[in-house]
Amino acid sequence: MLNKQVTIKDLARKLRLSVSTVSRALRDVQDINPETKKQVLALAQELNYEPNFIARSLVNKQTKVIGVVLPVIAARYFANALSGMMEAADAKGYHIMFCQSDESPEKEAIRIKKLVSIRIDGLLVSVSKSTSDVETFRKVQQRGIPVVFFDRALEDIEATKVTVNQHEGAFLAVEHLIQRGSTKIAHIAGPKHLSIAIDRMNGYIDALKKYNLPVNNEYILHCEDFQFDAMEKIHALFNLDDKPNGIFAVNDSIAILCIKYLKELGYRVPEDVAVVGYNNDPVSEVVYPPLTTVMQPSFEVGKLATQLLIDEIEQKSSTFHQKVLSSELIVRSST
Amino acid sequence: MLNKQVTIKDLARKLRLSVSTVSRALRDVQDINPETKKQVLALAQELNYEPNFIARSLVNKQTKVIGVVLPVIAARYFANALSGMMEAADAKGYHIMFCQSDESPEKEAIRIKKLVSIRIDGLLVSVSKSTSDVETFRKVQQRGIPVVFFDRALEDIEATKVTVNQHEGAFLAVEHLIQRGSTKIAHIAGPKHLSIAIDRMNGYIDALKKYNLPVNNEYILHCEDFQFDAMEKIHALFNLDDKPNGIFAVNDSIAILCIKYLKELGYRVPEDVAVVGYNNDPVSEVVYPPLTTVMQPSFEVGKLATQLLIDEIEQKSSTFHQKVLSSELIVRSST
DNA sequence: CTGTTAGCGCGTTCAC
DNA sequence: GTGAACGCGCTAACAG
Repeated sequence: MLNKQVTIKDLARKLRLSVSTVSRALRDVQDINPETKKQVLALAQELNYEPNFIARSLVNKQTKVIGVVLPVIAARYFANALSGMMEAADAKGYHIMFCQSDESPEKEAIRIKKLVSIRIDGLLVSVSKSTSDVETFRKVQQRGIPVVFFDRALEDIEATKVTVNQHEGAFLAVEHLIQRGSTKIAHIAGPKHLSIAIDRMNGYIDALKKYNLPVNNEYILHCEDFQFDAMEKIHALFNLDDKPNGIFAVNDSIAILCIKYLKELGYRVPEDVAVVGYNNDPVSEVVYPPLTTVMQPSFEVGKLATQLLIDEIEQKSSTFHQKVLSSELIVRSST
Repeated sequence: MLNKQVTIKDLARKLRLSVSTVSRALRDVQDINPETKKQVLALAQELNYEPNFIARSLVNKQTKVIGVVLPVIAARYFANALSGMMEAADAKGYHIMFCQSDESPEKEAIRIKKLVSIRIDGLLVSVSKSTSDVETFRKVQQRGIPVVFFDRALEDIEATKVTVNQHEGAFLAVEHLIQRGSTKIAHIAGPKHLSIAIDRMNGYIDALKKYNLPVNNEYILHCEDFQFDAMEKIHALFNLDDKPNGIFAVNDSIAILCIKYLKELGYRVPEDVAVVGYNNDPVSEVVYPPLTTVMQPSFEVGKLATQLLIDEIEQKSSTFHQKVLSSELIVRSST
């Protein structure tokens, strides 16, 4: 027994008004008798009238939905970014519809096509690790749909981009190690082709330089895979004659692996070797010792990206912004 | 320079056909000349025609979007469930629009209203911890919108529910402790008002009973809060004269706290005390020793719930299902 | 097999 | 200030 939706037509009939008058009363337009407006609003309330978004979309040619494509929702970072997006979207009467690319450029393109076909008003995207082709996104723009990149952006395309300053976060981490007394600081780095990994490495190098510490290539070890080859790199590091007394790892999992290994070798953390990670994973709090790490403003990234997107949607301004947000160092007992 | 969308009207004009013929050609209806169908399809392809979902929704009175409300997306469990939902929805041509309740019944109700107002075809919901009022959901049903509960369901409402067998998971965990030799097994339990916590406790009790082990009330400690009062419970436990040699914790974080404390006291895990957690958090893999835990089939829960929902949407069948999925014990070095 | 007509719910002219 | 008429893009009913 589904009680069907009441429409403006119903309101009009009961009030002996025309639908257009009711339509006007329901919105913020002038040219309407305040008295009749009050009546309409009252009846709408009473009958529990709800405007039909679908019909409205059809005539206004805007759906009030923003499409989001990100690599994987199970990553804490993206989940938080999405929360920021929902907050910002909600504040302006927009809805979010999101999809995962699973780090596959093909899936990414497919998902975007689907979103476009349901007439999203704008697109937020964090590209997959191996996305390089810009065409998909250009096509979306050519349709008049604004695109904003967040976190991971493409170089060769003009668009608003909201990212996080990886260099700065790494710099802070290493500076902290130096200031607390570490003199020989190693870096377990990420893949050489990943820009965020490179940025973090450069932050590490620049911090060393600033404090006149030597940059020792033996102290920089790249993991091609974040998980499985990290351990051998760590082993290699502690086979060196001149062992480090500080480690900056490209992420928390690797930092934790380091700590585990250091303990096995009988080193004390942080007394003998201090360790800093990156990401502020939930894990970093519960390990022993709790990990000093760098927290990225993922929620804010999502929120800001969405606000900028909505600006573009609504004023059709084609000025693109480049926003780079700062990270925060979370100091815990591992340093 | 936005190239505006091509419509069936455009196709009709170019082909000198009527819009309805084109409309029919584009869909899977009979009563259409295969020849003209081919022509239409060819032109549609060439002009890159895409059906307008909005217009279609307006006349069909169905949007092909499923609303999802869950407590918090940053929890791994729910992120996985959502992935399962997207897979199932995608397979049937539906889209997912999701919201978070942040464990607040008020927000929950608001989000649901919003979703209903944009005319979702069905609703998937995992209620907040303190939701008890059934009215919100009844109203949705009365509108003719099917509701399916997943993971956390309400008792006092008739609807399809897809949940996980907490009792069984706990039973497996405790049985495993017993079989590996633990004779005095304690349980750090969750809040007494939370049904999943109660279920897990009962699983614990029933496993003890099955193996003729005494159920000792001193060995059952309830944490009202999952985080902050866990530590004192653990302390209390090891102030007992008769200390346990096995611990079943209601979740992984608490299990990890246990391990940390046991180590401080000089106990060896698992030799002196074996520990099992619950959830298979990413954390559980990286701690030392890696934690034995119970993995819930969250992805499958989401997928199945969605499939059942779509069935209800499409055949308007009002037979409600109750599905209870099994969990899996992941054995690692903490036992 | 195809075209005509009508209408989904709403917003937007234009007269009045 | 208000109403009638039209259209958004598409589907459904009925003729033919």
